[in-house]
Amino acid sequence: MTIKLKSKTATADEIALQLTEAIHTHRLNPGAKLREDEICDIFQVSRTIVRQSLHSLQHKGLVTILRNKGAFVAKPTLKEAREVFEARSLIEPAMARAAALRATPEDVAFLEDHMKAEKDALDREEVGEALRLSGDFHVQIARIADHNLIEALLAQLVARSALIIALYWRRRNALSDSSSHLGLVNALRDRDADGAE
Amino acid sequence: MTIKLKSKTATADEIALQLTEAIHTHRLNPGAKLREDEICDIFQVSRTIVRQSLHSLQHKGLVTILRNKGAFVAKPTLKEAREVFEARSLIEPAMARAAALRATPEDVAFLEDHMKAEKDALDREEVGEALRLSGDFHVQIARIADHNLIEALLAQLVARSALIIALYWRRRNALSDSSSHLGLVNALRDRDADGAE
DNA sequence: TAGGCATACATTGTATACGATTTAAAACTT
DNA sequence: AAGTTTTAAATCGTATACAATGTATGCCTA
Repeated sequence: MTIKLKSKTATADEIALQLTEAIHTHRLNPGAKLREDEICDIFQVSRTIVRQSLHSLQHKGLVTILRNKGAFVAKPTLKEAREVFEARSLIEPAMARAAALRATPEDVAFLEDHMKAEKDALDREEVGEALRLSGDFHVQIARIADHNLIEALLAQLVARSALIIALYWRRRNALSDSSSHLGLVNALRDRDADGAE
Repeated sequence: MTIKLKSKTATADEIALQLTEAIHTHRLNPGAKLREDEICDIFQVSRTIVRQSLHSLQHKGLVTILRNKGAFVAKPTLKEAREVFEARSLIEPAMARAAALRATPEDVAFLEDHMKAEKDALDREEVGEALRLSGDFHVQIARIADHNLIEALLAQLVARSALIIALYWRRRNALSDSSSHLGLVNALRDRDADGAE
């Protein structure tokens, strides 16, 4: 039996992921134009695939497509930014509560590792990575709560939050909530639903 | 100046809308295959457009696409169904509260009309239409709360709920919550945030 | 020289063509 | 006749080609 090599050409999902990463790390800033041909050259695929990934990112709220104009990294308005964080503050406490009722010792250990990685990234001045981990923390809570739908939703909101921070927060103290993460992990260990929430 | 006629060929969004409607009215049942060529013939467009709409519906959770197999009307599992309703029960009370603080007399009148239309549809035995209106009611609450993000999210969840009802609820008493709608409208009129929630 | 028009270029939108995979059917073997 | 392999049809995935739209440049006019 011959070994099937992974196709050398990138898939739409892979491209979307790379673009997402570039947005997270601010290598692509809000409002930046995403020309199709350019992305085609970079990933060596046809425009068909590139368009798929751009549409996918549009659905996720990271990209805005203007008909006959092109795709741009989304530039959330202040109102949209508020809505994102309001939605998160609506959902995350409930997920914390649900997670507290289900968290296994392995889950708690995982979160502790996660927080450590976040702290390390911060110590190494890797702000982008620290920010990513900080956001991912809440997604992991939803995963522990075993709520796939909200997990996916939170992943979207967290991704958008990164965009919003890039736009409106020029200061570095975006990671000031590490202590609240710690408190949450402790509450999860103790199965303290109210405390988690 | 010549009058620009609306192009005769349907757009991807229009097709997605029609398919959504067909799913809502159970003309397309969960698990039904959506062959691309067939939809091309119906709407007289190329596969390019049809694929766009199918991918769009996939993102909204109404369609499942299996690589090299095709697109199918989504068939939510029991767990997914629970998650949809849990998410709604998490979001809708908060929206009701927010709406209560902002509802104008016009909004209240609009909702009363909306409820009347729902009741009329029910009287005429148009179960599908009544169901659609009943779901749309909650979307309208989010609109009144002036929360675009959650409005879009609820629209998705409501659409999926219709699918779930088609799958798991064979009985007709799905519309039993009309009295709770009435109570909510009254609370909105009185600016009673706690009551609305 | 500023403004407006016309032309040429760049970019996106849609349709078609080709290749890959799956599905169904037919022929073969035991 | 049941099961298996072979062959053909149907369907999907991707690339390419063409059309429509938007953008920029240069020219003309006032």
